[in-house]
Parts: sequence; structure tokens; C-alpha cells
Amino acid sequence: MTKKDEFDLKDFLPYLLNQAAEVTSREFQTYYRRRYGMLRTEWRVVFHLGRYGDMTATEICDRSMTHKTKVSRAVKALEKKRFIKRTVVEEDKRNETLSLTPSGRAAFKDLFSAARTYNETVTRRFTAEENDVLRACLAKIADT
Amino acid sequence: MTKKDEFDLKDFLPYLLNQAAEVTSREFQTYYRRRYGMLRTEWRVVFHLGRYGDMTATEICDRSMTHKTKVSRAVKALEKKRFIKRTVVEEDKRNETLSLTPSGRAAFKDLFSAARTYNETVTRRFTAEENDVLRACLAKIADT
DNA sequence: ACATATTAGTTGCTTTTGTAACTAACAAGG
DNA sequence: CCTTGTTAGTTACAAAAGCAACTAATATGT
Repeated sequence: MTKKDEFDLKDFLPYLLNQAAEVTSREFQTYYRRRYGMLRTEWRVVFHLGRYGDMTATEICDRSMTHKTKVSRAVKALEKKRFIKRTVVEEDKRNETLSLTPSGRAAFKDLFSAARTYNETVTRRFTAEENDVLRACLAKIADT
Repeated sequence: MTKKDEFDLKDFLPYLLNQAAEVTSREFQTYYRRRYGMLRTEWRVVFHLGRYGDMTATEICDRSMTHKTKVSRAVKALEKKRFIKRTVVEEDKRNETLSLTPSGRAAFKDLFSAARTYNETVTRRFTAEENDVLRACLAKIADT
């Protein structure tokens, strides 16, 4: 496949990954954008809080490998839209615990199920084994 | 893997794809950035011209699914850096054929081989079959 | 021939991101 | 205590991307 002189964009992983990521992101973003006016990082923050429970911005940064300024801005925007609230941690006032408001929780539930549905439509295009290989490879590439 | 209530970011393809794309792009961009001060779209334009021969901006847009403003700006930047030149097509003066200058060609050669090398280091982490499945899945997702 | 539509490419303006410098709270050693 | 260092998070400024309106050349229908 990677014969010396035939090396091609179709073989080049950074390119392939970008194209695939772009397509799926664009498709899924219509949900959180249209319905809730969220940006990608905002949706990611909401997902973390909804799926894994309250946590600080730094924890979200670590778990999702997202830069803190991105998360900081997402948190600010989500707060303004009343999807999340912050609580300063008394024991260490540098930390703020983030948690979903009722409407944040409702948005999460909706988007969570939309995410699962969307994911299934993509997943259905491949065999079980292909899906396993795909996810394993992606995970391995991602945590370098 | 996708049991109803265990649905997780590790299963969500848009997320996995983004993380993996981000990692590889970041790693590879050090080459074209440091060595030639190129941006991603600029490198992509150079790759197209070097690998597939002279073509117009629109052809590059179509082949790489990149928006024309991005390509337009990349072309402008590459021209300023003397990596490419434009030639208005006499038969239809709306078109301009893009082609690499000697130094553009040199940069392409260098980056092309860096790309192949980088790609091999990623590829080596998987079996031949895994690589086939991975690329096939990504290609299928990308052309939707 | 002429009004209308299409195509290639650019530009201006806005939104988003990246980088680095900053504040505030805490920790730890002398 | 008090200097020094670290950690959480923000903000200011610059780089990049997206979108929509634009010019210029050509094609098309009447």
C-alpha cells in the first residue's frame, strides 16, 4: 500500500484523520449548534459534567486534552447561557466545581442521546470487528 | 461496546477522530512550520502540486475538500514566499494554473519524504491488517 | 446582441483559536 | 512570617478560519 513512489494522500494518516474528523464533527455539530447555540468545546464540557459528574475546569482539561483557555471560555459562555454554574471550593478557593443547571441537564440528556444515535449511524457502516479495530487504532494514536 | 448506559467518549467517533487528528496534525506540522513557515493549507497545496502536477485552485479545493477562501489565502502566502507561481490560462482567463517554483519543488521533496517517514512511524504501530481497516474506515467516513 | 446566470477567485468583516502574560490562592522552605 | 514557587483560572493581543458580499470572465437563453 505504501510503495515508495505511490505514496499518496489516501495513505497519509494526518490527512485521512483530518478529513474524517472534519466530516463527523460537521455533521454532529448541527445538533448542539442549532438546538443550543453551543460550540464544540462547550458541548464537550457539558458532556463531561453530564456523563462523569461535577468536576473542575482543570479536570476537564486533563480528561479531554483541551487547553485551559478553551475550557475557560467555554465555561464562561455556558454560564451566561445558564447551562452550568460554578461553586468555589471552600477548602481551596482557586478551584471551582462546575455543575449542570436543570436546563443544562436537559440539554445534556438530549444531546447525549443524539450523540448515541449519530454514533450508531456511523457505526452501522462497519462490521463489529472493523469498529473494534478502528476505535483501538484511534485511541492508540490519540494517547501518545 | 456500546451498551446503552455505558456510552462513553471513548466510543464516540467524532471525539476519537478529533483527538487522533489533532495529535498527528500537531506532530507533523512541526516540519512544514519550522522548516518552511507553512500553514496546514499551504502544505496541502504544495503537496497537491508536487504530487499530482500543476492545477488550478479550484481543482485543489475539490480534491481536498477545502474551502476556496482557505486555498486562496494559502496560494497568496505561498506566492509571497516564492514557493509557487500562477499563470493565467489564456483560453479562460478566470483560471490560473498553479505550479511550484524550484524552491517550492525542493520544499515539496523534503516534506514529501518527511511525510512518508512520519507516516511510517505511525503505521508501524499497527499490523498490516489493522492499517488496512483503519484507512478503509477513514476513507469511507470522509467521503460522505 | 443583451440581460441573466455561472464560475474562478478575492476581500472585508466577524468569530474562534493560540500564545503568553497576568491575577489570585495556596504551598513550602528558611 | 516572608520570599519563592506552583496551581487554577482569566484576559489581551495576534493568528487563523468562516461567511458573505464582491469583481471579473465566460456561458446561456431569448
